Amino acid sequence: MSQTTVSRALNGFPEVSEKTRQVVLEAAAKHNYKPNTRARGLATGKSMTIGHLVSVSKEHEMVNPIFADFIAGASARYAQSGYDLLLSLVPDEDEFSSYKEWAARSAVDGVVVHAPRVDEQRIAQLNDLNMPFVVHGRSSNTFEKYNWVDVNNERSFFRATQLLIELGHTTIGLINGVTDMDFAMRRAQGYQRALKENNIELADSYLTHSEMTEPNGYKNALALLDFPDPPTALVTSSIIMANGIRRALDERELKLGRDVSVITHDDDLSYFHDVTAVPVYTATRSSVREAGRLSADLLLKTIADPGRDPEGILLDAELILGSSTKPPRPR
Amino acid sequence: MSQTTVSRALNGFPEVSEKTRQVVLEAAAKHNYKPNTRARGLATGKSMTIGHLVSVSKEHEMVNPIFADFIAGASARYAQSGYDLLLSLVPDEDEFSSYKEWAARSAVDGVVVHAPRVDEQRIAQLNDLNMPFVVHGRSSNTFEKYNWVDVNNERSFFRATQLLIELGHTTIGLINGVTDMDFAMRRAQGYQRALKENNIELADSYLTHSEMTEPNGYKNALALLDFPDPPTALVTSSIIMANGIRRALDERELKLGRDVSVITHDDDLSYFHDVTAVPVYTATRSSVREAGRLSADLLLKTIADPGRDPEGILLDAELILGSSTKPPRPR
DNA sequence: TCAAGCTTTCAAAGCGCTTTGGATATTGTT
DNA sequence: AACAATATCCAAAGCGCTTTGAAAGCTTGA
Repeated sequence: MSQTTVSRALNGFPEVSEKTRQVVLEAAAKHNYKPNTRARGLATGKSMTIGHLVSVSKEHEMVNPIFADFIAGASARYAQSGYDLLLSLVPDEDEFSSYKEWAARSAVDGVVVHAPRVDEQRIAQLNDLNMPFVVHGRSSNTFEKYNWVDVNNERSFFRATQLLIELGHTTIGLINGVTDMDFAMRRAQGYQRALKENNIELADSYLTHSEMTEPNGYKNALALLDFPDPPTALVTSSIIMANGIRRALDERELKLGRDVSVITHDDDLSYFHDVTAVPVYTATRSSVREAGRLSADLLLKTIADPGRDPEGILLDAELILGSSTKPPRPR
Repeated sequence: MSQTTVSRALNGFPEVSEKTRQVVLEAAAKHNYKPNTRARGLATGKSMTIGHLVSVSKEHEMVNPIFADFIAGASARYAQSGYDLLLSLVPDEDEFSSYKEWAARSAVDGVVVHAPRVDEQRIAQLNDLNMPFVVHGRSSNTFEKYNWVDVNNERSFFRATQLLIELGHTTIGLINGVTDMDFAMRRAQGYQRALKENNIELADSYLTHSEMTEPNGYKNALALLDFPDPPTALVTSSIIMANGIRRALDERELKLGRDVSVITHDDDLSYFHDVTAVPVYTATRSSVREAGRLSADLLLKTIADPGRDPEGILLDAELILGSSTKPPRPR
């Protein structure tokens, strides 16, 4: 039987009879035959590979913990469509040269951009390279069209802050991610809008920016708690930081919820996923795994139809009531 | 200039003059030329790609949080040697068929096996496939030769338990990972040996096994604390679980260190990496990122020299004194 | 000046597929 | 029974590299 027939049978072309196709499929299964990835790629001009470039902050060697769950969501979709996932963790200054190299080697058919900044150059650069991509998040100072999947950070942090205000809190801190991250900026905006709309004036120092590690959550919470007028409630951008906050409260002999209310953003990470009736933390929750799935879908669609108009998908984080928020304690 | 010369110049063959090489290199840089990955792979028969297969427990959809840091370590090494990293997250029952598919498609030159079980079939299977691999961890019931990088789990948990005993604790719980994981079994052995050598008898119920999530840490700690004879000290396999333990203590109005001592295994995850003078937790610490680096090195060596004898690298976790361990409180 | 021995370059084959264009087998129609 | 139309299969080219084997260019010594 000729190579042609086999190839057609395997790839589902109509010009091969159902009978021969069955014969071919059986033989392939029997010998565990799978077309060689690279030969097929060479012939078709496609790599059937999606690239994920995760930047590791040079300073702190920090890997964003959400990326594992995001990729878990995306990976499942890729597998369904026969795509592989190429992963590279690079120091942030090398991000673009890595994309360029992938393009030059035509190693990938599309890429996912993680953790976009307020000013994000990669978007224009990728558009220039004519490389299909989707951004997990958005970039406020970018006005080109691009595919993105994001949660409504501004609105959810507005709501979180608003909830605390309605409970009676007036001194509210925000323990946020680093300033140049787009999501962090939007969250700060939501927090500030809620304060403003309720005529609450607070010094800027109630808003802290740092990488979202447990020790930073601890450190920043401790600093705020030691203010002459300490916050009675905290909003934070990550459940990892919330754990640090808990430790800080512990150290000051304060009880979470009773003495200090906390609302955290919850990416629904698998190793923090709680199934008990009342959630531990009141939280703005949005599954990052689901975001991964949606990003993958969007990217695959764009690759399949390159003329497609870029699309934005805005997920709304739910505000989930848990046991970490109560009215402020009378002094 | 002929293709041959360019190829040789780029790949550092000696039969091209230094002058021509410079010309070629400059031209390549100018046009941002990089050899097409797949064409090169087809010609050489190598994929220059390492596969990582991370299994996602079907039951809990849980992604092991340590894998991000492990891969961060490995990825840097791969990049240095010009290798790409292919990542796939699959339900655990599909693990082997994925390896087989990679082999059939010759998509990868080698693979890393994550989270080996006490009875681990993948090792024999990969040996049969003649696929270079290294295991992050070991498998106790496997007697074939294979490359591995592991920490001395038995010894470090022995030492941790021993330390608690020396402080005066006699009722010590172990909040461990799931039973069939090899590392969990070894840790349990170390814990049990310490008890035994000190003639301490404890019911099996002081040893809990579950996936290493924060809620499980909480739940298991709570269960132990509610025993008629509750433990005065806990050892745990993960800093994520340690956070859950802290929450459980919180809820029972107990103070970490003072009321209940805790020693955790600390993989030195980047988002828990603490730099303060006195560590929060007394811990058996071993950098999983370093393990990633070493695994990558070992794998690349094996690929370069397939006749190489399999090697095992045993890392010794340090026992770091922190503030979570004190003598038991008199009742 | 010429042959011998190096160094440098090149044309062509081949890696394992897909795809094109053409050949052959089968069926239906008159 | 002969022919057209259709269904099925196949040989060969080509994807972008590396590698082999051979040719051309250069240097040296007699």
